[in-house]
Amino acid sequence: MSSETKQDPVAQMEKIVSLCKRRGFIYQSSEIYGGCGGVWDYGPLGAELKRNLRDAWWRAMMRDREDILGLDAAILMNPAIWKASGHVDTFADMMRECTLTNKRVRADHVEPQGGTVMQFTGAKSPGGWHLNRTVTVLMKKGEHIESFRKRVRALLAQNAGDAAGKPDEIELLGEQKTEVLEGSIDFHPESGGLLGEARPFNLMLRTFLGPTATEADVTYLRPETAQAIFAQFKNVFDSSRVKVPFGIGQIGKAFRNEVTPKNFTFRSREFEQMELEFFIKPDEAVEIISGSVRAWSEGADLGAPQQDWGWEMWHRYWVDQRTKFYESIGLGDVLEYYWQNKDDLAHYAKACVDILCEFPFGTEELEGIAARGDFDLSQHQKHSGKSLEIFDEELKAAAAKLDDAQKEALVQKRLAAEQAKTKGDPLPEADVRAWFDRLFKGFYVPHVIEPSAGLDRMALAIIAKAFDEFEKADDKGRKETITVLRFHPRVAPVKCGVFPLLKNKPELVAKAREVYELLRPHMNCFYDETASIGRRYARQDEIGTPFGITIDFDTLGEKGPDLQDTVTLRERDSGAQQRVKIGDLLGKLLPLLR
RNA sequence: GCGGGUGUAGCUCAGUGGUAGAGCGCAACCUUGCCAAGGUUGAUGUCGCGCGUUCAAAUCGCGUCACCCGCUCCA
Repeated sequence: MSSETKQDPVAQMEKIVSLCKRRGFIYQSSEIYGGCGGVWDYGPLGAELKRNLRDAWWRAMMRDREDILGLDAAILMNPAIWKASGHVDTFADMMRECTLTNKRVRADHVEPQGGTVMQFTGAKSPGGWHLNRTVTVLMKKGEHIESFRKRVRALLAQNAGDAAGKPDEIELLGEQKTEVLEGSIDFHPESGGLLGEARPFNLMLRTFLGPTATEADVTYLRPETAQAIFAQFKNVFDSSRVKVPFGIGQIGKAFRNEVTPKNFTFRSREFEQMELEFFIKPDEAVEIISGSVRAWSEGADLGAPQQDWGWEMWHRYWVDQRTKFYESIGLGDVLEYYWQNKDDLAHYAKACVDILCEFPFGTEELEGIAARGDFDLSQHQKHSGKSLEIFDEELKAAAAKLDDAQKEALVQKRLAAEQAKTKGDPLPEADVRAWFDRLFKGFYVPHVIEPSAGLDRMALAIIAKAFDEFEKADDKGRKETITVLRFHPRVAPVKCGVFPLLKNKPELVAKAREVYELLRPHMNCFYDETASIGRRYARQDEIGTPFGITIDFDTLGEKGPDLQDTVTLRERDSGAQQRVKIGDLLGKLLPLLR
């Protein structure tokens, strides 16, 4: 977005949504049937854009490195996986809703409270707004009746939006005291409104696997792609001759029954993730092999991984790598970082960084990079009963050189760390010693760094960043709004437009088709011979095509042999034109698209 | 799920009970010419969907669906 287009975020998003539909980037799912909540379809250009992003990720993570392997796992899995991962529990809380404010609380998180139960048969305001249902609210102990009424009016006004008008003008109807309660868990802790029945809010999409549809056949569409990587970790390790540290990456669909899908494709119920699980040695193993673990300090060199890196350096390394990736697709200058503090973190997580991006509706998360220790693999080891330890030859050899005092020092260091933990219970000493026994023999469950990115969010970020709109006056001084998508050439859905200057001259058309056929095997091109040349440029600008090629009479040799077989190459953002020999086109364009 | 708002041509919108509209876009043709150019011609709608009120509904009522904004999720 350029500065001149910054304005009302809702209007800005509406323009983007409208352009996406009009030009075939993104459509509402099932539109002819009235749509389908929280689900979106990608049209021809959207499909190309997503493919380019997927390819860029796959290339940066797999092709350009030697230490990461790909996986393409099924969306359906054994439901036991979701018990082990914690999704069945954390995604299925019982929730209760406040009947006054409609705020939701976890049913098991309501503190008992006492007070006087007050009922109103309804409410109305001078503006014509009225509420026709009974509202039950707890007047807390010591709360003055007038300040209580004022509070109820304010809450009603807040919930009704603009329609109810000013809180002071709301008239509460049919006030009645019903009873005095102690230790009730049926009222919202803040508003005091009566809570509705407890209902399960299951964020996972349930389905049935197999021809019968009984409870025994229930499974889920995966809520994230990561768990398949953990579940297949041992297979990949055993079949690929890799050593820790190494990673497994995967791109695929995931599904969540979002309570509030919103912001266009940003929060959808069906979405695509690009996840990497990068497995590293536990810090203790690094210390045994290298003698010490390198500490992170500001400005440390993250260029090339080193043998003495512990989880912290690896975590920083991946934040750096992912930042470089976003820079390479043109999002470098709109990124922000949020380092989760200790209170935000799950008990098993050591650190987590959100990479945020500026959208018209706010700065929101594109990718999370978490250091998750050995939590996931250990959970699957426990639930499946299968060992997910790996054997590390180098570690075994290094450990064999330690004497008993050195080994005991490592154990003591870990025991002290366990005692110092602020979240979760410390691991019992016996378990710590058992873990070190395995470690000294060269066995451990790898730890993991997880960069997890949302593809649909990335596509939306790219579109929102590229969106530019400005006013331009034509010859008659009539103002027109011009829209340009300033995509990085690497991600642009169409790379090049090819145009004969005029379409009623068969020689021009034939030559243009020739150029089109020359480029087409190497890049997504678009041939257009209709309307004026200016309009054709403008159409391509609007879908973000970075280059345009025009075939004119000079190309045919009308002005002599010097210009024969040269074309006009036009660059989208500057509008600059240059004469290029047809034979030089590929050599000139291809490096700009990689 | 709850409240508020919106829904008319591909897009943006006008149309307050009496024959469905505009601008832009789109398509075709003309133009030796490079940034939404000019001219001519043309196509496009169960007025989100359903039920009701009425002689008559895009318009009024009820229901329903989707989207937007708020209730905080974290890809």
